[in-house]
Amino acid sequence: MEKFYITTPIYYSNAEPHIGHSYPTIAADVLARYHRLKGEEVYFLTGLDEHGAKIAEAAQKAGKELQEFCDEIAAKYQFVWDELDISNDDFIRTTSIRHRDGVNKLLVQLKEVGAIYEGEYEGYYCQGCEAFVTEKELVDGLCPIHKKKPQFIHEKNYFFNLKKYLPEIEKAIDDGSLKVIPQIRRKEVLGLFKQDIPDFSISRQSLKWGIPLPWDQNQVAYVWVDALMNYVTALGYGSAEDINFRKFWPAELHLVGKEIIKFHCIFWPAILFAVGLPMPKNIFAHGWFTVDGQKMGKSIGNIIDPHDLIKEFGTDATRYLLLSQFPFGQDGDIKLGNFSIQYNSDLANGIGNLVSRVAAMSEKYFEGSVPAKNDELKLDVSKIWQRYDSAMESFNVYDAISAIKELNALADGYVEKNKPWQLAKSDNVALAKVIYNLLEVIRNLGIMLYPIMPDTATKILISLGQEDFTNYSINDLKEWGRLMPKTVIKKNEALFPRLNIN
RNA sequence: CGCGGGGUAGAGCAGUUGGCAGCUCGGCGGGCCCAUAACCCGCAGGUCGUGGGUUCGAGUCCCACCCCCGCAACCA
Repeated sequence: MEKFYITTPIYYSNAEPHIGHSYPTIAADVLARYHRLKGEEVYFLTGLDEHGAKIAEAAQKAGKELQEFCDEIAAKYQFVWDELDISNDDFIRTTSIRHRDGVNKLLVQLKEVGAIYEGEYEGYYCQGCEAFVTEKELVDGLCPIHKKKPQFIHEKNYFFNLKKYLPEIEKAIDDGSLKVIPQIRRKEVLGLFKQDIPDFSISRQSLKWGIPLPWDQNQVAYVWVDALMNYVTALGYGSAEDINFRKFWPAELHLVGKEIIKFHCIFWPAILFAVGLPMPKNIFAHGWFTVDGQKMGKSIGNIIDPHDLIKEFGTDATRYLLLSQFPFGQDGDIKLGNFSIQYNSDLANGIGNLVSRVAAMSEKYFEGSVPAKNDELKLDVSKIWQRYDSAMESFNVYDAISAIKELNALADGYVEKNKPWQLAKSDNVALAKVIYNLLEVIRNLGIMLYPIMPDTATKILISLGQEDFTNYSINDLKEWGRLMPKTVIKKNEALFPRLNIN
């Protein structure tokens, strides 16, 4: 059986989740559901990075114990994923025992293969921050947060011999055995190799909140090293129960934000390569939102909370609206005012209305019983399936949505062209043909919709008497003519009630 | 010379190897009446940031310039 291991970025748990986290998680969920529908064995991982100086700071600011602070954030994440109907198979936290064990194992291995050497880290250290600040961060030679003069200190550190592995990583990206997507990001990463990429420090002496190095308890692992390893520790790497690791590694896809490609496309593959593990197959960097032209951030106060969207539009529509704003992999602007407009045009007037009009006609003309089979739209629909599948295979959720819109438009156009309400008065055979084709389109639409809007899709398919659809693979489901004559159609409540916009 | 992204219709975006400027929403006009005042058709609206250049032909290639936005502080 085909395997599909997909991961979201490991989110930094220094604050509550917002739509910046929801976006890639929903996208990953769509891909995971699509691959499950294909009949593949899927492992979908998301999780939290809970170590490092910034989290220590955030906890202190909140007046909480570190672990307590992390527990609360983690609960909030899990709550949101639940609300968004995210079908993750696992939720890894870097403060968990299983993660710590896996990290220990990997660190020891890195040491054994000679990828780690002892060195000295020097820099400006701020007592207030309990962390190093870079020279650039200093304002008039003072720490910008604590307004104190940092000390220039040296500390013992362990370094990862990155330079030794760089040529292999560059080669892998260059020859496509490690695909970096989209193209723009690939070029960016390849560009990095032309600059100087220094070895990086894998430990911190001055920090307490982290995983102690197995061979030197005075040091904790650098937060990024610890965090990246989640992708294998979640599979049980290094433990006795590593069946998932053996089954699912290497990952088919690491979905990441564009700001962390260096860690994922260079550091992480190098670590894996050093200990002889295969590199992930694909790394996809998604773009960032601006909200009404401005970057989303606390100081601007324009952070969008997924709860607010869910409350206003519902779970499925929220998933749809976030993914349909701009092509996956690019940056794009979100105008909140447009969400309700788009909800009405795509969902209420589009999908919801189509399903409703076709169901109503079936009831009115055929007492809700599916008429005889016909193939008139078979070819058109199969072409749209090709576009849909190839979009999903290249992780392009946005294009898959476009294919769905096309199918919607095809059906609406078909209704106008054939005018069933006129055929009802004159030609019952032609009417039966039209209604059968429309019902089949709706059924296909339901299947295509399922990864994106699982609840809505299920409602549509149940109304067509297809409640058992999850028992079949997508290749069977998209076959034209599965809807059997005489099946009873039940009209739904409005799937997406129209919003009144002032 | 820090690195990178971008400037195409009122808004948000596509434009593959240079070959008649597209999509969605919104606006306007018409049609239809099965449907969630939904649907379908048509129209208007762009000197493709500016100035040069290459070419039979440039949004697309080259050069220069202007403007916006990210990366260093909150932050995916």
